[in-house]
Amino acid sequence: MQYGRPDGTFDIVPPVPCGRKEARSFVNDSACWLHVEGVFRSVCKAYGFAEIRTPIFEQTDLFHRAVGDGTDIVAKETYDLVTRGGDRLTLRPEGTAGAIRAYVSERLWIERPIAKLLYIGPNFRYERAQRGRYRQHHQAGVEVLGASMPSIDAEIIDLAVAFYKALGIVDLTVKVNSVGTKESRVAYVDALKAYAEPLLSEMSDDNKRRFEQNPLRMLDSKDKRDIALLENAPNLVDFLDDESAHHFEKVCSHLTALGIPFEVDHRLVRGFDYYTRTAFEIQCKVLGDKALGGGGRYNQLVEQLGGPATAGIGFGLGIERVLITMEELGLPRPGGNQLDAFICPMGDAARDTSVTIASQLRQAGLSIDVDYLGRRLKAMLEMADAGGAKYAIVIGDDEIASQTASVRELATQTQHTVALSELATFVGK
RNA sequence: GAGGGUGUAGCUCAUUCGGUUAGAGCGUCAGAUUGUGGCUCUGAAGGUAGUGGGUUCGAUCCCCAUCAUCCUCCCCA
Repeated sequence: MQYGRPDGTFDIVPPVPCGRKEARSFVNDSACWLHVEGVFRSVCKAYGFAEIRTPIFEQTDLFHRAVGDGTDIVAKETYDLVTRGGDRLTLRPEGTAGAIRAYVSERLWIERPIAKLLYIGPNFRYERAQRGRYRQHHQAGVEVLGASMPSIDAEIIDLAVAFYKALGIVDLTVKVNSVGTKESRVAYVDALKAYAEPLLSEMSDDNKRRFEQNPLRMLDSKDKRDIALLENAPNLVDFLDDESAHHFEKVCSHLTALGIPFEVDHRLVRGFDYYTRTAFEIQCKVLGDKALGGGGRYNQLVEQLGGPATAGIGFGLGIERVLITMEELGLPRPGGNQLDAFICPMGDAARDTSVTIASQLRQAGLSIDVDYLGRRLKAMLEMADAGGAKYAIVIGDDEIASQTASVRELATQTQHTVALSELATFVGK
């Protein structure tokens, strides 16, 4: 019996050896993941963020509270479980709720007035899998807790753009909007419904349903008739309270000052209920209308989850979508581990000796692999090459007798006889 | 949750209007070269044609089911 992967999951495995024609997709290549995660951490470090790690499951109620009961994600897309003890837990469907829960649990505001957190990890949503949409997907994100200045909103978007640029993804569209406060959103939804109601009979079935369930989503419809009918619909920004409107203006002017091209998208609404004021999304053509990442401000969430009134803003991105985008754009594949040397023992005596030699070189901090198959030298050299080794170290009876090794530099095909005692120095230089 | 496409070797794909023994390229392994790689040549291994059922003298091909996978919509990273 063989077992397949669960629906909507995938394996991340080592990259194929160098020099092979075929290569697996970036999403399945662990070297690609390490690269993206590494770049994310280093960009975040430049912006003063520190890493937080939280459980991949939380109490079910947390997500209902934070993300919103009415959202599809919580209403029907979570992985829920009941423990043997009767606790109701949910695999996290997004990153923010857990991070904020931890912020409150650990009382992080006591240590410093502003917390700048980054996280990387898996999220789970029970939905139909598609390219760029998985049941276990991975997000990297940041949260800033404790301040509400619009410059922070701009800085977060700047960080996001810097991250994509560091990976070589440059053809970005940054969309920003303000969803105001809960109160202004209620007023807007009323106005939107008043506008849409007389047109409803001409709209798609999906939009008729959205009209009842989630009116803001009507604006996202892909149906051409709906788009035309809603062209003159009222805009969210016109319903903003003065402070939110001012905040939004400042965010936009900061972005301009930072040289980040963006467009104001009055129709941008995000999937979670907790957003207030700034909402943004970053897209790349090759992903179509799927977002590369997005985020926004949530000035009530910390309080809602039992903490002190604390302003917050976050950004999250799907790592799979980043990898797909990099591959689509034809960006160079991030390299895997490169060996410093590959040891090619000839004969039993050399195989025994090479165990010790390999260990000594590794303790000297070098990356070393050895042939375990006892094949011909030609095959071993091919292995060395495939492993990306800089040197092949050939050891046979002659070398053992003279306490030396034949060290071949693979790129230049030059070879030196090196005393075993000098081997680490020679290979490491 | 709704609709559609595709399942043949590790990978990319042929083939057969239903007919004996299902092929190729790439990759793998071996040899030419008993200790010197990327090129070349020779050879080998690798398949219950996703699985189960049906129609048929005969099914990889036609039909049904099932599973897997991909795409679109819903929703969303």
